[in-house]
Amino acid sequence: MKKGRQVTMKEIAKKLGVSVSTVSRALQDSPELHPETKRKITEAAKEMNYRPNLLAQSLRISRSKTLGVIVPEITSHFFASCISGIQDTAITRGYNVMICQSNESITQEKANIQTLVSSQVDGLLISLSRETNTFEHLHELYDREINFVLFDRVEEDIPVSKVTFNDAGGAYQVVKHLLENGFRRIAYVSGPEDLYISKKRKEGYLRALQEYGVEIDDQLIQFTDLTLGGNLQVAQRILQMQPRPEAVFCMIDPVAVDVLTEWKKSGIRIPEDIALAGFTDNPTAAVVEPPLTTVAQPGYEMGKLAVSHLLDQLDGLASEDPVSIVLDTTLVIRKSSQHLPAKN
Amino acid sequence: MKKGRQVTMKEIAKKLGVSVSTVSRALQDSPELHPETKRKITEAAKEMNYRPNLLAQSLRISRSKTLGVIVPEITSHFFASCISGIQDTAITRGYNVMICQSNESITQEKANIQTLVSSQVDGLLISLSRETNTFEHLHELYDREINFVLFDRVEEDIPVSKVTFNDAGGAYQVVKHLLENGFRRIAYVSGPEDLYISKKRKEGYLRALQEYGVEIDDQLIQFTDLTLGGNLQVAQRILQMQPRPEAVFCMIDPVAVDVLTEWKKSGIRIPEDIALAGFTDNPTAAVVEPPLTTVAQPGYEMGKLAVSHLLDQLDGLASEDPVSIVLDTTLVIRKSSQHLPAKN
DNA sequence: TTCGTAATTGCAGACGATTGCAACGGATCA
DNA sequence: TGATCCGTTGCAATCGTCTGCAATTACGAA
Repeated sequence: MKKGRQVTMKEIAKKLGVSVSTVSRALQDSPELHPETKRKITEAAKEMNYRPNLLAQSLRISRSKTLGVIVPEITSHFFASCISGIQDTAITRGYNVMICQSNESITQEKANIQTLVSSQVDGLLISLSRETNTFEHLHELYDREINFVLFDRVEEDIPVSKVTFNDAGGAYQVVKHLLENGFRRIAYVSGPEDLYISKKRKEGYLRALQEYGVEIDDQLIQFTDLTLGGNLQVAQRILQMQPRPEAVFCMIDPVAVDVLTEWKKSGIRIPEDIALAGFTDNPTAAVVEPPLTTVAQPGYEMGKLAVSHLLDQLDGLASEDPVSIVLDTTLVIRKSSQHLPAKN
Repeated sequence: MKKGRQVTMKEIAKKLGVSVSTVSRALQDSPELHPETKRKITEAAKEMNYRPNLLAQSLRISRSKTLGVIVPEITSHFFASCISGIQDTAITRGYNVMICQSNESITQEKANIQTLVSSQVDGLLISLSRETNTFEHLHELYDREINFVLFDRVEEDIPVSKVTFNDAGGAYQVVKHLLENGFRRIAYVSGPEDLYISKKRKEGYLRALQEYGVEIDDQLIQFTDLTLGGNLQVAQRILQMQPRPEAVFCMIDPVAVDVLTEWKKSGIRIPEDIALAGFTDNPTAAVVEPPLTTVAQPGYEMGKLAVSHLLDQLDGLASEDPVSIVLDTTLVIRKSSQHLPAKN
């Protein structure tokens, strides 16, 4: 190593007394070069440990071979799984990934978009923050003809491809399961009302109830701001309801886990006194006592699919028209929702 | 938008009939420009939604303002926390982050390094894979004078800065806690022997025993390959030991959770029949039944510290000499380790 | 011997932004 | 009137890589 960091073509060229363009062609295995020259150059390149400068290449071809990802928070197991799927797939297709987290803030989300666009990513994968209820920043991306795909937390009115779970279907599955187990008075603990998943899962909840001829009781739909405090309040509120619900379906597992913990402190037995179910199948769901019935949504698969679609678009393998990919969820039945003695 | 993606200085220059260099100077608020010209240019830039091309800037100044991060797996809550800390800190200091996962494979780890170096990252933050037991690739990085910092899973013989937890200290804390609770026959469930943390935590385990005058029994040190199957085998092996250990300290929480689940299936009561403790303070540790005593290691803080140190190095704020930062862990006492009736 | 042709290689310009230096015009001063 | 200086702007080179085209060489054919 002389001084700087990386060996460049210029240095190889100087050492061998050829021009830079010859070096470039040799390293690309161009057929119009003399085999002997090519050999010498590739040998010298290996010996000098030459690595192409991706920055320069990107600048030249106006493609960075890098994708940007924005998720609400990396530490959520679900989003971490998505990222993992994105990463693995992107790498095998020759793309790098820059990851940002919005920390559930729309301001941060906008800033992340700016950064990634300035960094010349070839495309973006975005899952919206909880705060995001205006969408100009996405429309602007669209107007600037920047490729992006929305996943999980999407906004339906943007004409781009989206990958989501069948949230309504998943909620329907789990509520139907509760109904089949004989529960009738079933509460739904929702997150903030304008969240995409709050709405979708409520749809499924309502559909299942209707199908079973159970009358909708608005009092049975409770809201939490998804903080620990909010979750505990809801837990207490439900206990005090008259008559008390027989089963509760929480919009996401963390809420269910908080509720479960709080109830256990109050001496409530699950599922004997109240049955409980969640959504997401977080790792915690399997290990709480009793294990939590929930709806599994494979994040890794979602990430894979979202990035595959984006790359197909970029590489011209997919049609320009936006598509909406909907992934199926899987009902995971555990003890927390079983009428005892259990049917199976 | 005409055709391409981004507005460039050239387009602003053409529109206003000035040269590109003038545009450049205007956007840098250079004092040697006519105020009126400057105004016109900044106005046009805003109107045309100009964003500097970071790729071009990076190429010019030979600094990408991007860092590379390599972790064994993103979906681990601990590493996700590290990444979160790294990300947040890097952004506030004007750096972007590219994240890769080695999936615990040394081959992948080497490939990640290559990719990131080719991408001209200004520095690297690396946590080694489980498989990594040779270190030429790190020595090569060092020889090429590429800045990097190791964190959590480190190799001590590389002369670069490292950020670790006081693993031996944490293990000492928890084993001492078990000893104070009256347990004497304490087993240690270790991961593969050549892992850094396996060794360090064993050190702490042994030190605590010695301090309390408890004789070391090699049979009490059991190994798992950290797979579910391996963990369950160890769980059974411990139950069959004669005499049976009174308490078990598992190297990481996931092992402890698997062991706990398996024991509960066998009708073993925790902590009445055997006490149990883990290490890491994963989210699952708090919600299992009984809640798991463990050692908390703040990943977010570790990420923050590691990246701060790397950036200080890059910006010339830190000395060139490698330092070793050791973070303290916190003992988290929960029910799984309490002698009943509990002292407190 | 001369011309044509193919095989090799180099030159120069481009990607987008930055910057030292030169150039230009106008104004001031002698 | 001429010299000088300052304010303002443009030219050209640079970062590392790629590529269309031109240039060079050698070789065989006529």
